[in-house]
Parts: sequence; structure tokens; C-alpha cells
Amino acid sequence: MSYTVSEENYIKRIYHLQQETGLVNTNSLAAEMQTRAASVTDMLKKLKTKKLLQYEKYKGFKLNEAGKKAALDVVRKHRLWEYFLVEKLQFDWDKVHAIAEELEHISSEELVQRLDNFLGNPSFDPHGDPIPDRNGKIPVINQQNLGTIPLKKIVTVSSVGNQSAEMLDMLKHYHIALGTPISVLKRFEFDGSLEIKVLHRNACIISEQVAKNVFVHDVQ
Amino acid sequence: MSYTVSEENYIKRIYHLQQETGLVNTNSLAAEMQTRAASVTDMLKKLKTKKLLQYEKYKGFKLNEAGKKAALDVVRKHRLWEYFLVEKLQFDWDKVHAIAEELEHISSEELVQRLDNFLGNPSFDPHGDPIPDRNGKIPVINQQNLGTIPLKKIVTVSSVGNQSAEMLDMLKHYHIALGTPISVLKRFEFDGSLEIKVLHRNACIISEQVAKNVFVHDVQ
DNA sequence: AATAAAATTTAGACAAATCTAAAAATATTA
DNA sequence: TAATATTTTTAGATTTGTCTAAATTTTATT
Repeated sequence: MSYTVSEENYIKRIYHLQQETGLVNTNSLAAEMQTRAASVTDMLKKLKTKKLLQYEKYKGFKLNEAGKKAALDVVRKHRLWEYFLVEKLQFDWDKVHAIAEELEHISSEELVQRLDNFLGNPSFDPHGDPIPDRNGKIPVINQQNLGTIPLKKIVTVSSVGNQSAEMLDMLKHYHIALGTPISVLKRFEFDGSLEIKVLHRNACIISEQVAKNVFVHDVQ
Repeated sequence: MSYTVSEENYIKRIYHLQQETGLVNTNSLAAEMQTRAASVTDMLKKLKTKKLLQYEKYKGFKLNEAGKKAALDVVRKHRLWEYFLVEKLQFDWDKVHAIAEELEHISSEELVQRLDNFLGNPSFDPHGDPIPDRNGKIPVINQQNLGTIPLKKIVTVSSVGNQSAEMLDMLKHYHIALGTPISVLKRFEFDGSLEIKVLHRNACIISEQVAKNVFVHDVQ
């Protein structure tokens, strides 16, 4: 089965929203898609007809198994292309999202598989997000956000929650990238900000909001 | 200026047709695009409004300078992606056309320039067609079809005229690829077929139709 | 529970790109 | 050159994805 660009975009967004909230509602999807609630309703009818969606009028909706697999196919393509753009074409990681949004809709199955092999079958994209395999299986990693790590413990940055250009720009400024060794020196109770130490850098302070979006795992 | 996928496809086809015939007419473009003459007329009006086309009703049409530049941008992307698919992803050269038809519409200028650099700024695509540079300048090469080459002279295959999957499949069977050294041993006047010798292969016979689509240049 | 507010859906419209059928213009030929 | 054939354009319809405004349903509040 293949889908239009618009269908794929809706499917992908619904997938991400239902990861957080279970059932998805019309207005939140409209906000994510930067469109109107009426347009969402129109598309929901189409996706239900194509048997990708559990949906009852006024009751919310979520992808069924077929819908989730379709979403994971798009997510897989998006993240493989992001990996390509950063690792092969040397793009900065905060510049690749929009381009990957276009590339993810290229339809050839064989292209995706060859790209995957060419890249060395990576498990995580440049933002640390897991890349589903061709069957939709997602690699797991034990990670916590920086705010929960014991003081002085050295850990490795594994992914970033908020992936806005603004956030990625800020992390670049702090010299925080995937794989960066990092430790928390002090927690300020006043506003939850943290004094941190990045390898080879002076200690500095990050806000609680930043800390919650930096995910880390134990050093291997 | 950026264009829709449909506009880009029309622009590209008009470019190729006008290379052969100067002025292009509605029916031949409709045939190339596998659409109806009425649809072509509709698009011609749009392209004229966007000042890409010299067009007078019933009189035929051709791209102006802006139109040609737009066409060359698409051709450049198409050929760079074909090069990528064959040289990096190891696709057979007869399998890449359809995928490149999708990739050529990805819009990022920076992507194209980085891809070009990543590939080593190639001058010719896997079918031997020249790749325009970012300014639309096309590399030239002195080439003739196999039918016009003196007997026994060893030349190098530089490009292929007819790029249908059928033709490319046939050339694969003859072990003719770009860069293959080749010579003509005998010309049969009866039907114009040629006995040829491909390096490391037994002599064999190709039809006049094949010969006319195999372009060669002098060995460097 | 009645009413107000919020969320969602329906109805009807629009733009892009296509189509069919018919009309108009041009080209061919007897 | 008049009749015929071919090519091209116009007129109007269709599909996809979107929109606005109004109607409906659900949820929250007094």
C-alpha cells in the first residue's frame, strides 16, 4: 500500500502524538499540522476508509497496527535521511529536519534498504532518536534526562527531546552533542538549574528546561 | 523562484523536446507527458504567466532563458541523484530513472550543492549525459555514434541515446558500459548491422538501431 | 440540571491539476 | 480553393486537499 504525501504527514504526526497521549484529539493534531480542525476531520475519514485508524466521531482516534507500521516506515525514512545529511553531506544537525521532511516521501523500498546499508545500518539518527528497522522494530536504550542524574556521575548524551532549531543552536553553544561525556556538579533548588561539566570545557549552568530535554545514558 | 512538481516536469520535457526540434507543439508534449493536449494547454498558460515560456496560441512554444535555467536546475538534480544511486548505492544503471524522477523535485539548493561536492563534482551521469553545473553550464564532449566510426579504431563508450530499460538491459547483455573500449570490425551493408569487439569479449553483432544509440569518443 | 464554553463535524466553497467533449484554428488534399 | 483532416483551445466537470462558517456534540460551570 502506498500513500500520498499528505496522508503520510498525518500518519506520522498521529503516531508521535499517540506515543504521548494514547488517544489523539482533533484540535491537537490540527495544531501540530498547522491546519484547521475541519481539515483534520476530512483526513481522518480518509484514513479510516483506508483502515489505518480506529476512529469514532467525537471520540478521538489512534492508529491501528497497519497505521503504526505505515508511520514507522515514514519515521525510518526520515531518520535515515537525516543520518545521511549529517554524516555524509556534513550538514549541521539543526539544519536537516526540513530537508528530511521532503526526502521521507520518496517511495522506493529498495532505495531505503540500500541507503540503510550504505550508511552502515545505523540505530540512531543525529538527534539520538532510534531508527526503526524495515520491520518496524525500534532499538531501545536506557536513558534518563539530565535532571535525574546523581551529582558527579559521568554519563553520555544520547538524545535530545526538543529538537527545535533554537534548542539545537543552544546546545551547540554549550558544546553538547550526541556522545558528549557530561556530569552534573550542582543542582540549584531555587529554579532547578544545573551546574554541569562538559569534557574539556569549563563548568557552566543550564536551565531546568534545557536539562529536561537532554537525555543521557551510562558510559559504555 | 520555485515551482510545483508538475510545473518542473513540464519544464524539463519541453527543454528536452526543444533541444531536438526548436519549437515544441502541444500534441508531442502531451505524448511525452502521457497526458491530454487539453492539459498541456492549461499548463502552458500557467508557464507563460510565470514568464518561463514564449507561447502564442496555435503557434507552438519554447522556453525562454528563465525557463531554460529552470529546466537545467531540474536536469542537474536528476543527473546528480542518478550518479549517487549508481556510484554510492550500487544500483544498476537501468533501475535509477524512476527514483531520480522523484528525487529531482527535492527543493533545497544547499542539498544539491553538498551532494555535488560529496560525489566529487561529476561531469557526466551513469548514462553518459552531461551534468549542468549550478549556473546551468553544460560540459561538452566530442562524440559520435558507433555507426560513424572507422573500422578497427578503438574508441570509448561515452553515452547512450535511448535510455529505456530495454535498451540498457540489452547493452548489459553485450557488456557495453560507459568507459568500455570498443571497436567496429565490419559493417554489413545489407541491414547496417555492425560486427564489434568489446575488450576481453568475443566479437559480436549489433543492429544498426543499437549502433546509432551508442555514442563514443576518442580514447584519452 | 440548565446553561455556557469548547471541541468536533458538516456543508459548501476554492485552487491545482487533470479529464472529456465540443468548438475553433490551422494544415492538407483533391 | 473548397472540403476535409488534424491540431489546438475552450468550456465545463472531477479529484484532492484545503478553507470558512454554521451546526452539532461533548464537556465544564454555575
